[in-house]
Amino acid sequence: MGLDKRKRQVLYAIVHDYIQTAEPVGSRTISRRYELGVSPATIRNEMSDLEEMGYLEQPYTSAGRIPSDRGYRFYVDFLLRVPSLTLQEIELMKRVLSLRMSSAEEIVQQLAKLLSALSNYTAIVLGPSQVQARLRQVQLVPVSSRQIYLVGVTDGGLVLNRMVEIPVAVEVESLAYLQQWLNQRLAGLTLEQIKATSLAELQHDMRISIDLFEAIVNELLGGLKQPEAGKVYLGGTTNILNQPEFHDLQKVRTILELLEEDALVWEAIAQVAGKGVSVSIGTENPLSAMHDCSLITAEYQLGGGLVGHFALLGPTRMNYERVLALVQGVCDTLNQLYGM
Amino acid sequence: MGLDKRKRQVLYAIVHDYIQTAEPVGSRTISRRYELGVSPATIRNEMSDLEEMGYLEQPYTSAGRIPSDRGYRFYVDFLLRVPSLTLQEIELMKRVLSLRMSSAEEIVQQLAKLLSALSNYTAIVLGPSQVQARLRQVQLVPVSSRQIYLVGVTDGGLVLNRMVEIPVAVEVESLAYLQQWLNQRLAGLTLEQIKATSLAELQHDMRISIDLFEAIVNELLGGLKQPEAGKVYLGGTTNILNQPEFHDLQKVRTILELLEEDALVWEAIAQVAGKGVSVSIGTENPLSAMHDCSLITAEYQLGGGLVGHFALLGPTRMNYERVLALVQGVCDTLNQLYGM
DNA sequence: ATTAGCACTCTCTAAAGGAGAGTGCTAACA
DNA sequence: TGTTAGCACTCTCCTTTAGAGAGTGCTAAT
Repeated sequence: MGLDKRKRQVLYAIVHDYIQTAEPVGSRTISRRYELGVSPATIRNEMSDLEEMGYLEQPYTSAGRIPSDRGYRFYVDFLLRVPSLTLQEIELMKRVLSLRMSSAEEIVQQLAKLLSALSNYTAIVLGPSQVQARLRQVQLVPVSSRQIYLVGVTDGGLVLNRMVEIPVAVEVESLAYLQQWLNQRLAGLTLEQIKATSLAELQHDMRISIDLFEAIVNELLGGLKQPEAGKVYLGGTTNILNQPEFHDLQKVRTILELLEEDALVWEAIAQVAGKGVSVSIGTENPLSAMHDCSLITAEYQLGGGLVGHFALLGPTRMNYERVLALVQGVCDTLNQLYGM
Repeated sequence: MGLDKRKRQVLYAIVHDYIQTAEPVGSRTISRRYELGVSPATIRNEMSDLEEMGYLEQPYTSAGRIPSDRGYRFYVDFLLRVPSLTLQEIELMKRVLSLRMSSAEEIVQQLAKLLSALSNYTAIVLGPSQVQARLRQVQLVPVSSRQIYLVGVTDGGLVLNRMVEIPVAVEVESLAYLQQWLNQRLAGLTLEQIKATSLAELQHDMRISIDLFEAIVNELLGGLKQPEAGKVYLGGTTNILNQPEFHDLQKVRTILELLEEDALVWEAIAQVAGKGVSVSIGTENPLSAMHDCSLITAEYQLGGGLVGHFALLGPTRMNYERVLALVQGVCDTLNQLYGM
């Protein structure tokens, strides 16, 4: 990326200005607002170069320039300076996220609200996957003769529950036995390991091996294996309406309809999310409905092996500096609260 | 409501036409499309009368007429004719709502999707209140030394769960005792009755009355008393974007922001909802954000004492005939599937 | 009581004109 | 050679204007 210092300055100025004003940036504006020590004409030349190199675009002939996706990419990778959060904001995060809540679900819901409120963008939180969590205990609650409510408690003190339909009726005593047996076999394993466990292995040293039990265990095991299937939590959906680029109803519809499709959203985020924080700009996004948007994704950890992803969704013209600071702050806070 | 036959016909024609076209209706249009056997001039006179009586409005001088809230009200109360659903639609309802699902939550979620898909409006379903349900069994699952996961199973086979924080640590054996004791005291009561139960009553014949236990029981009881707090399920939120009256971004924002506030939505619906089906038109709605909207609410029953409300939200110009047919159909279907 | 005829009102759309912002080019300058 | 001032040109956006269209209310005739 051979951009000399002044080109970088100009690019930074344009991206920075455009992020705030949402209006194409002209050479005069830059020379007025940013102290580059050169005249508008010089800046014009630089801009012309930057456009040719693909970092800028012109909405129409003889308008100011706006950053292209590539321009944003360079900005994000090399130019931006992440500010620090205020103490109040950090306090707020700690307060809101601190575990006075009953379940992971509630934390995650709070997280979505918090992120959207602080950023003014739309927050998306993918429910935690629990594959790394260790199962401490299983409890089987009889609901009807053919339904069992499965409650698992993980090492980290988080609860997962699921209704399991069994093929044949079972009595309460047998259930107690089953429960004990499952606990003996599975307690201490991570959910990942449990997923990999086959019935055959369990059966190996099963005392009684009645067919019915087999079927029931199979179902229960299935219940434990299922991932906390793709729940998606949204916060600040309406925030996109504040963005001038979404004053077009058609665009609003596109994105809101997308957000209604949990499965799609999950997919889209899972695809771009990496280990730490990552940024996906405009057409870098897999979904074409998101080609006008940027997605900042990050990994969160709730302790006890609970790991998931969250994201902030905004226009490509989103305030990356601010958002990255926020995301980092939230990750830090969560780590501090629930970290090893 | 002294409206002679022709005035009723004219009013019906105008409402009916406006619901379909969203354009002010003129006298010529009526005489062309509806066979009233009179000339436009006559209709004009009737319209003038109807306007004076408050059933119609003119968006501006010399435009066609549109119904006022009062006009819609009269239409809904006296004029409309609810059509019947097609067999396919009824089949679809049965299929989608039939209980192959594990929990009430899932049924309710399906219900929201179904309603919005069939009506093209926004569906709101309030989670079932369980006050009428009888508690069959309580199970206490230890999570940490100070946290207990409370699982209740109701008569109807539905599960409610909640994390309870207790003031002092308690051992597993004591927990087992507590559980047994709670079951003895509370099983068979409706949640409503449990809510009305005070600790003092329970304590009355409590064998051991150690202070600690007292505190713990208090918390657990509190957990059971909490209502399955106002969960709101939405379907087809973006459907309002299809309505021409919501081509104005400001209005869209107002209503979408409202829909993000579960508590407000719950309140608004609970206020207008009655025993059966009820219609709340425009300014009849308690929330001013809904003054451009109508709300069709109805009660649903999932069996086992589970009762709740659902609603369809659309512009005041919504297709009442269609929507009422749908709502009735859904109620019937649910009754058929889960009825006493 | 109903209807035809007609002038009038109001909105909506398209076209036209002008202001404003910004560019690219050229020529001068350090 | 890089930088800058000057200037003509382009394009959008806003406002104004004019005309078409739809619908009304009134009057007079049936």
